Amino acid sequence: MIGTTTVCAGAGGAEVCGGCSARRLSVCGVLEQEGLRRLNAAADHIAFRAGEVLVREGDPATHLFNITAGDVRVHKLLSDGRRQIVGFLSPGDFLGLATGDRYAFSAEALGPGSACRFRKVDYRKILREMPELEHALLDRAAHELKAAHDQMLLLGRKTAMERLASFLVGLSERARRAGGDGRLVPLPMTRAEIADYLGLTTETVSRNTTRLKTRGVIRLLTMHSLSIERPSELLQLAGLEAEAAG
Amino acid sequence: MIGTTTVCAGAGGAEVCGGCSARRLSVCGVLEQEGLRRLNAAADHIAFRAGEVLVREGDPATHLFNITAGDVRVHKLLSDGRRQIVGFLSPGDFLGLATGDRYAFSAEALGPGSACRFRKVDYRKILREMPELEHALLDRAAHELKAAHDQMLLLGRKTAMERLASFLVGLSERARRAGGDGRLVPLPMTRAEIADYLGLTTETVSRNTTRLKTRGVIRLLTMHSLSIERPSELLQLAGLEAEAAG
DNA sequence: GGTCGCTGTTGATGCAGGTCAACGATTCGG
DNA sequence: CCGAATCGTTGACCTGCATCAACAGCGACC
Repeated sequence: MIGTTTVCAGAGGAEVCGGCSARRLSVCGVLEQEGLRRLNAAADHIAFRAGEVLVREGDPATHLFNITAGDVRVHKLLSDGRRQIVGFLSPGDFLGLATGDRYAFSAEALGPGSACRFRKVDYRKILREMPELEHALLDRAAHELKAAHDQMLLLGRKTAMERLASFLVGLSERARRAGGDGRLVPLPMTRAEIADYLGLTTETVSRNTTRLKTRGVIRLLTMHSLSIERPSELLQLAGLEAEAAG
Repeated sequence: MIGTTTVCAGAGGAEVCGGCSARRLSVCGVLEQEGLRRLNAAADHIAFRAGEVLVREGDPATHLFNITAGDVRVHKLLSDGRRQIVGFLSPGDFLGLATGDRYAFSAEALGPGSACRFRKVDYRKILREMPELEHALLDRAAHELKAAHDQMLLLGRKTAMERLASFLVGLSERARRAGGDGRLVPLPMTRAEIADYLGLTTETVSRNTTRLKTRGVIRLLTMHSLSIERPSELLQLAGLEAEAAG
């Protein structure tokens, strides 16, 4: 089902989790020794390469994932090919919360990475035995739902520039959570992916990026990383802050 | 905090839940006698009138609600007044899942109705004691998240006609779940509210409604209810079904 | 039952962002 | 290091929906 995905061979036992850099960002971060050990016993540790498909929209929903390294794109398609990206996942994020019998979305790796993969039936059983994990997952779901509402506001009511600025603010916050200073922002996705996340076209994303660059709000370092030069102005453009001078 | 909300005076004890028509649609539907009794002990049974505010965006998030009668609008605002409605709630729906320290949305009654209101701290405690309730809530959150993803696809990538058709399909499904046949669809909200839910203007909603009417896909019964005359054509217009003849 | 205010409809016009097209920059395999 | 393929940028033009405007229908409340 997962195609070329490799299951890591070695490494059984709790020391895998002990050395996991994503743990402090993950739902499993709430577990103690014994809980971690049991969760880990149910996990396949998989590695994936750029472009690899983790989940395909419409397939039976058999697995859940906890991303431990790399970035993942989650998207939905219309029959004529129009695409909406509903989220970008990074280490610590959980994939499969919004899942019924079949996946309602596809998930594809932006670059190389890794994840803990669980069979859904196993995970269900574990949840029943570990209420603190279920509690953490509900917290996570609440955050995702809030983020989804924010994204609805963005897609339904914001202008192209407001969308792009909001997106960059979000990336910056994520970078800070991952340990950065929030000024240096990695852009692991392409312009087309940004466009499909913001409900725009690549051309519109490109034009507005150029405008931000020209105004000195951001500076492009490489094609896949930028620096935020005027954070307050960016916040204002995102429609997230009361009026301020420009 | 809730202003004019009235707390129902009489009726303590489990028979309140026993007679609750929303129970089979609610998270509390998973509870047995004893659980219901304890949940009910923590609930204020409130009644609300048309236009009444249940939750105000930005206020401290002190309460959670289970809607037992009537319809509720959930929305977010930008500082200049642009509004995005992120959902319409009906009996059985839970209000407050996506809540941190402060409400990130406002909730307002479309018409008269009622709800069970819980103090958040109480509800948290109850959840810890009743894992089956937490489990039901997680299920609910997963469904809401899936619905949110569908709405993102709608707002980001669908045309005005596709949005309206999708909306009507959704209302029809909800009507069926509530016990109707799915052809007769109540429209408890105004055109402006539909527009703010679909990321459109009232004019565009009106024009496309007229088009559906003219094509014989729907028939307006009153201003606030309609009948779906050609369900398959509506599904097709919503972009939810492969091509079919029109 | 009249009239006032609000909701909804329809028409005319404008514009933000989409589409189409060309070209420059980056990446990657060999 | 080279060349092909992909990705990103920029420009010209177009269109779907927003905006602006006028009016019609409906309901609420004297």
